Amino acid sequence: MENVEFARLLFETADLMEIAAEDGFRIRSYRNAATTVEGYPERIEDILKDPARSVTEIPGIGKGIAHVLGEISARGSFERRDEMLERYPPTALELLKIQGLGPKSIALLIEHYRVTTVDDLERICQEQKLRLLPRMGAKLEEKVLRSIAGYRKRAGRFLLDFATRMAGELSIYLSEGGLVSRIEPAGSLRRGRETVGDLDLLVTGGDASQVLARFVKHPRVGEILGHGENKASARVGVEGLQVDVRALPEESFGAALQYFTGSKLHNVALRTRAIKMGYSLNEYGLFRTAGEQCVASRTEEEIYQLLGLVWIPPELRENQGELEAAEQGRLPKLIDLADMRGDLHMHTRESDGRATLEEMAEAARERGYEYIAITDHSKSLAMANGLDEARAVAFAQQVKEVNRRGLGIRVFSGLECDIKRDGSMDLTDDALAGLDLVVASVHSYMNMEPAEMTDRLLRAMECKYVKILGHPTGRVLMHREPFAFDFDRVAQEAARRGIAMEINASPERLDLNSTLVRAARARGVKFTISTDAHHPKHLANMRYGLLMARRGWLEKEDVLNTLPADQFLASFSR
DNA sequence: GCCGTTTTCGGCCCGACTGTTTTCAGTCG
Repeated sequence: MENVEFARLLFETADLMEIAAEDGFRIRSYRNAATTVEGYPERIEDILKDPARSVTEIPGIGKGIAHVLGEISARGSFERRDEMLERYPPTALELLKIQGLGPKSIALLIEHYRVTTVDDLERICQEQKLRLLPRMGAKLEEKVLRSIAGYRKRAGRFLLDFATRMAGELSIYLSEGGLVSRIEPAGSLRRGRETVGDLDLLVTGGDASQVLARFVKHPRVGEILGHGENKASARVGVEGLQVDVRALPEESFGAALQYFTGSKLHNVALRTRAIKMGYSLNEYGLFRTAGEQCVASRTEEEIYQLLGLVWIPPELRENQGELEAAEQGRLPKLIDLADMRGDLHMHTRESDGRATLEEMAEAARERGYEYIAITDHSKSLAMANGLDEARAVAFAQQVKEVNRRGLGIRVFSGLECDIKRDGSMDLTDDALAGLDLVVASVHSYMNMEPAEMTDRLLRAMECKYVKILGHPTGRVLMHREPFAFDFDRVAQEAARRGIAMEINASPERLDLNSTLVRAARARGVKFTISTDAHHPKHLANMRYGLLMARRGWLEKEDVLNTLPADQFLASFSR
């Protein structure tokens, strides 16, 4: 069993314990242990099997959780979880995802109305029965119905990093059989969309039936939705991601890759173009209409070329002007991961990160960066142990000393400073003045009226120490909508003042999205791409931020943290 | 349930909003 599985069972049980109103500190211990296990570099399973070792050597895991982990390893569950599942069905966990309802309300709903599914909940609200419960009213009913609509809209999609990992795992598994010469994920994953509905894996170079047979035997394959000669489809993992594996002959691999990468709109436009030029295009190749002769199919490049286009990077294939640009030879030279010289948004134990400044710096150095900025939270974020003025000043001093010692990487002293409700900064100018880099972000009062939120962000940019607007729309994928404000006005003001907009590379955020990146760029905005890492391993998420930038047509010149350190700092002098 | 330079018991983060109340529980970040 993998660490993420151990973690999932612990998280799930903690949620159920919360509904059961168990001791809050105990619940926290479960969550704490789950987080640790999830990110632990060694396999828990291996440690459990080693008689010379004990999982209690891991901080946050004591005798109790050690016993639980042993039980999970032995039989896939544990006593307290079984107890909880006897009291509450697993579907009750879904109710926690409805904003506005917490564990207490859910416990009441189960007790009074036997509500166990989101459908049940919706009915209770529509029948105006929620308001009959203590401390609940008509407004809550409305809010819950709105939340349910949002929840439904998101259902069935998966975060990009999850789908990427799944694609990687399955690709390795299928290659190990020695049955294939090439595996490529297609679809929205290849285009770098921030969420993915299902996963298309194209394989070639072997006996198709053997490859498909190996796929459906994968230990994490659940329900098999179809298994034919050239395609097998199944739900994989407890999450139930639908994966389609298509086996293809080598000679039509390029055509299939083009076809299954999409997007649908890009393909329609491309096929229309083909028809006008006397061709027809499908997943098997590009054909001369007269005579049905196949003229290109092996690679994407030759297909685009015969259609009078240079090859179009998958990230641009959204029918947003890329065909015209390709025809006129003015596709952007997209920014690449190798262009990145630094990461400018990350946290340490000083606030809510999980590693020290030195550990983060070391991990960044290993990634080949020239510089980083440490940007812990400011005091308003009390739950994250945010820095007040005195700590911010002391921290800047600490960074100076660290740089003097030399870590093989330059460290900028920074802060992710909260933008307060009125648009003022959480810390005084005096404290901010001593820092190299201030990222200003909104973490509270996210449901303001659009005009009010716009004013708030405009005022935040009046602070002369603010250099970057962090995760500008505040969205959390599949959880929270971006907050409403006049993006165009804010982007114009950012451009005018020389304040960069962040592309937050955290897979849960990916904020800005590609549409807003393009809109902001059109206004003359410069960008930074940063991971918002809370752990050294999160630095690897830079690739997802790059995908957003590429989908937003950005080139190296648009992104400030591609510059050498001194030029980077100079780019902010205003 | 975990932890310990306050060390085997007793503390563990907490402020603020919302909608419901008539002084506050539940939710959120």
